[in-house]
Amino acid sequence: MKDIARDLNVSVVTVSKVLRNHSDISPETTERVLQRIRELNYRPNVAARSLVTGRSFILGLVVPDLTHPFFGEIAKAITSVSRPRGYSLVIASAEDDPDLELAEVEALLARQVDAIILASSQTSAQATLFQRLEERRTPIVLMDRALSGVKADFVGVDDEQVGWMATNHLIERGCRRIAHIRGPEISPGIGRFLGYRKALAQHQIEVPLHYVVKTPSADDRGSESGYDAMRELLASQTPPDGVFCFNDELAIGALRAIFEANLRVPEDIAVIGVGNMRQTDLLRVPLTTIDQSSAKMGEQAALSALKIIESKSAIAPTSILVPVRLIERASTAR
Amino acid sequence: MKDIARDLNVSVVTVSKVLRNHSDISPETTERVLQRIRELNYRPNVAARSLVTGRSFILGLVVPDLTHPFFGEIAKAITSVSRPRGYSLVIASAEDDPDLELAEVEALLARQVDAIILASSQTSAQATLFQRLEERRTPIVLMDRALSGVKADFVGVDDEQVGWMATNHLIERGCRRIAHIRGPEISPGIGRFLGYRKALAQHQIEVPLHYVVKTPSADDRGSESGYDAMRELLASQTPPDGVFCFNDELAIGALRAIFEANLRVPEDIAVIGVGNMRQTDLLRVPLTTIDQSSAKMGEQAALSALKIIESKSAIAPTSILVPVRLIERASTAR
DNA sequence: GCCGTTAAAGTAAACGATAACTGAAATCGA
DNA sequence: TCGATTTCAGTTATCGTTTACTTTAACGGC
Repeated sequence: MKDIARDLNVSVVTVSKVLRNHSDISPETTERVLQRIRELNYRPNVAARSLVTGRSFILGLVVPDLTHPFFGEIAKAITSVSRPRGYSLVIASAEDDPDLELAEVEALLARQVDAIILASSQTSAQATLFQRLEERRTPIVLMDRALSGVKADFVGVDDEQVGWMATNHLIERGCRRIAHIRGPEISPGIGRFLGYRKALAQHQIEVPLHYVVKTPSADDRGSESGYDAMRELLASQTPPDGVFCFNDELAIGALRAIFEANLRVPEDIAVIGVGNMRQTDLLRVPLTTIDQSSAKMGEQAALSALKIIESKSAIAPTSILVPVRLIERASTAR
Repeated sequence: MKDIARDLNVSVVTVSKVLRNHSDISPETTERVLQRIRELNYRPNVAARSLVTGRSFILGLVVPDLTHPFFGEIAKAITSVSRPRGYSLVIASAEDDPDLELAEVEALLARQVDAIILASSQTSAQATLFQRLEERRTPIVLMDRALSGVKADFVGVDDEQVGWMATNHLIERGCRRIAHIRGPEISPGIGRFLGYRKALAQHQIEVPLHYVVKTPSADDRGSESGYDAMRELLASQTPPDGVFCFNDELAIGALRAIFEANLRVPEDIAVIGVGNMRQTDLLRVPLTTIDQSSAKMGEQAALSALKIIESKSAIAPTSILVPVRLIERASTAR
């Protein structure tokens, strides 16, 4: 910047103003400065800018597991919104470990990210974490997994609706003995379970208690969990004729267990998942699923974050729910 | 830092030295400072530190497609190495678009990342890009896809070996009319193709020219491409009895085409892919594939990058090849 | 008892930008 | 024609660290 200013016989402030197209500068000067900037291929030093503005132009994203395409898509969608506005994205993978998650958030705070987008692994809000965020006045947007008792923006889907929609679909397809392979005790798991019960109640369908199976892990080892859960269900006196799985991973495992038992899908048992994972349409029996439009979630999360950053005054936290849609494939086609 | 210094009646420099455990400070003072740091939950301002040291403690990663679990795993592996050493990871998804890739690299440079890890979409080194890197003296590590004529560290697999291994496996399983569904004209695509030819030559197997099929896209729309390519192969006078696909996506598409033609895998046609994608073991016919240990690749890339950053003097670029292994499943079990 | 050495801490400048003022010339309205 | 605006540019201080150098005091050897 100094060089440019010297070359053009102006002050560095003038150059700085041009850079941020401040209104104070005449068109001619602006053009001269821009010209020289181009010639020298000059880029402002982000660190210096950060230091004085107190902003880093970095968004932090903490996800439970980057390997999962769902979160990959979200990350991609976030950058597609934030990059054009000059924000970079720092990603941290928390490996579904609340302690690691806390550490990663701390690291992001030390880096003075302008906002944090968090798909939390925590079952409940960790006090220290949100206290820190409060101190630093760092905006936070919760994604996918809501945290009770946290006043922060949230972007996700209506999980109760998801559960209801899936269960209802099975009922429409004639299933009556509908089981549910549950997800973890975080908001999506709870919401989908509630939706499941609601749909059953609406149709006055009663199912035995053991039709709801808990699983230890829904992501990393999701397919194994689903397999185990389904075996448990198949072992019961009257096996279900329809299974609503918390997500596609579990559903894939469930399918495997069903095939091993020499049962047919969907004739003997219909299966539905959630997430519209890649390749679920290429399975032996393509899987009916509910798509959460992860791209839209990512975009919304980024927009929320930027909105908070750019508004000086505090604004009341909002909750954005993106639409879901059912994708019907062979696993429920009966 | 000022506060701490004032509270303890020392200078900020002393605090700064403690922070970087400089030898100049007595144990007692060190302890007092650390104590106060803990009490105040103080974290150094990264921007200020960057400004004066010229380092950002950020690694940049540019991948062609974050959605692809392969790159998700790599990103995760990189953070697992870099985070403990105080480096954050900024991720950019280039959408397989060379221009976007260039723009993303520029953005990372403006952010003064300490090193860039690049899985390039480019078919050949783009002059301007590497000139920029040269000017800025920003170290770069190439991943997965080597770029000819670029003097930079490289981490990947021996793609010729991959191609050879896959083809050889098909030959061992009794295939003689072996086709290859090619990947793009970048180093992995070329290497695997060469390996394919080498294996055929070694066994004096000749195949018609049209047994090698090019595809427009191997990732995003990989499954469709594989499907189309396989249909083309099936339409020939003497269809192949074995197909080596550039990656698992293509292989999945190929499988679909084969099933649609009412042929059996592996009895009529054996299929092998590369990448060990999640869920390929859950397909109608589980897919034999070659695993590239993406986690190891990511770790190595991070280690290379950190090594270059931390060594003052320039070191000669090295090439690190991580081992591959064949995972045999039903699609070639004959 | 003097001087050189070492240990521990401090001083001042710099990193590269921006923010909040201030100043000078040009323009304008009555 | 004169004061009031407006337009455009410059001055100065500051952001929170680190770096290179300096200071001070204590110590030890001869």
